[in-house]
Amino acid sequence: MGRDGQRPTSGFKYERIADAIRHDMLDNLLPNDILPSERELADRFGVSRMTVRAAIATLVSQGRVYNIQGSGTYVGSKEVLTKSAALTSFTEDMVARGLRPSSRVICAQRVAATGMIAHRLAVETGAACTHVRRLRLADEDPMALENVYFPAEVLPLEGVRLAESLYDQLAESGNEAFRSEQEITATVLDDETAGLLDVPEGSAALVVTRVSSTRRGRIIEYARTYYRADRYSFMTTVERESGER
Amino acid sequence: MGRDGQRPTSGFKYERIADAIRHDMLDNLLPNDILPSERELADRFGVSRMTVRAAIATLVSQGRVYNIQGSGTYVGSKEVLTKSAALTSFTEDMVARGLRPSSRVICAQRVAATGMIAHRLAVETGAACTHVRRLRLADEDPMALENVYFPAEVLPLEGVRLAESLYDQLAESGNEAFRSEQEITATVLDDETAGLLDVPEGSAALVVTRVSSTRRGRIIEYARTYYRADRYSFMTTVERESGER
DNA sequence: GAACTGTACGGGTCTAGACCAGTAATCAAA
DNA sequence: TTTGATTACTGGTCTAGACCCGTACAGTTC
Repeated sequence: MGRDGQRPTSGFKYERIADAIRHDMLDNLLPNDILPSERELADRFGVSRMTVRAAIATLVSQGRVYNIQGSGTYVGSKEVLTKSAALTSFTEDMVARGLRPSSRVICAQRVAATGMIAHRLAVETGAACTHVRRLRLADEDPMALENVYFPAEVLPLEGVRLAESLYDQLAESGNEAFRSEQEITATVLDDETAGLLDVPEGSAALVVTRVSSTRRGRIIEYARTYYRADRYSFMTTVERESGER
Repeated sequence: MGRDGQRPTSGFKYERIADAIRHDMLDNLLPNDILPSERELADRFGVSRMTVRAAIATLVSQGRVYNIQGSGTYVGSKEVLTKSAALTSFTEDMVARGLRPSSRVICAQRVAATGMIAHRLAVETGAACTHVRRLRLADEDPMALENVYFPAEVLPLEGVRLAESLYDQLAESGNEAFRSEQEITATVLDDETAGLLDVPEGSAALVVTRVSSTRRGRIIEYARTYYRADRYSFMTTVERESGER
């Protein structure tokens, strides 16, 4: 995942200040230590208090610090920095683990959307869509079996580089995935799938059904993926809601 | 402020404005419709633009609207309002589904923290902790087998109402769960567990390993739970990170 | 028609103040 | 010793401005 040396930290003051707090303070304090007050930080950095608050807000959203009104801002515990789940592709996931991702295409065709698929993609029954079935590999070992459907306007079959990251190609055509709703359940693999994934028949697998959409809410993908349970697990972070709903 | 058919909507202006936008505008617009500009809303509500932005920020975090710089603020799609996963207890989950949750306690004892448990609870090896093993039922049907460990200072065995929500009892003693990190994987159930869950041997199950902590980062729970895959699935919403990490 | 170029107007950032509301320590009174 | 009030200090909200930068559309040029 994106750790790094330094970047110029794009020009915004609150980003530079967030970085400064991370490097100069958080790295030298223990969890639950208190930070200087917002007013003092504003003074120290020579900016307005609202700018300091914007910087702290980003740190709060990353779980690095937490606020208690009337008391102060405190260093968060290290554990939560293992980090909440962001939307990542299989490709990104594997690279983050230091593995080399690849794909073996099993089939790729233009199909008419049937009931379930049309419903999930929010297109009309019979609408053209692209279906891709791929085995996802990490360092040449099978990790997952993927079944993806796209509306044909979003990703036509022609011109798709099937063995590469489809998310990247979606982004190139202006349909960057922004949000996914996932349903995670488990199953016992049947013969065929177990064979493809190179595990014994009757092994357990995670089944992830995912609907992804762009920032504008356009649905771009419906996918059903079987992950080898011995190789893959999902990390999620959930927080209690603060506001009303 | 003489509103009446409404709830008082705690006193903050930005909360009242968020409510007003929800009820007066979002309910009467379609997804991807554009909202009035921030400057116009500020005018209309007679507040500063920053206050309108605070109101819109809450709506953005709820997925009700989205911003595009240079263009405007738009109504989000209805689907995402099914809502991202918040931290909920088994008890809350079942109630939300209209089922009656209950528990059958299998064992409850004070134990010394061993390596893995001590590590996850961030206590010293040998420290006293409470171990509870319960079968969780919905309308009297087994749904999950739960193994929970608490530091003894957080929840001593004496005085615990084992058949009720342990989260509630944690909250009563000032240790409200705020954040959980979960690892979700799958397994094939062994004889004993399958028997307890009343499913055939060799059935699939979701395995959720969870570490919960308070707002202040104090770890209060380590749990490993087996959910019947035929009855339970996890819904999660993930978004692409906007800022750097 | 296609390609450029202004130019409103949109959200994003920022300021230098103000007051509100919760916390915690101090200190006096019971 | 305990209780309660005072008070200084914290983050939370809010204002009325400012400039920055991206978007989209109208008008012009090729």
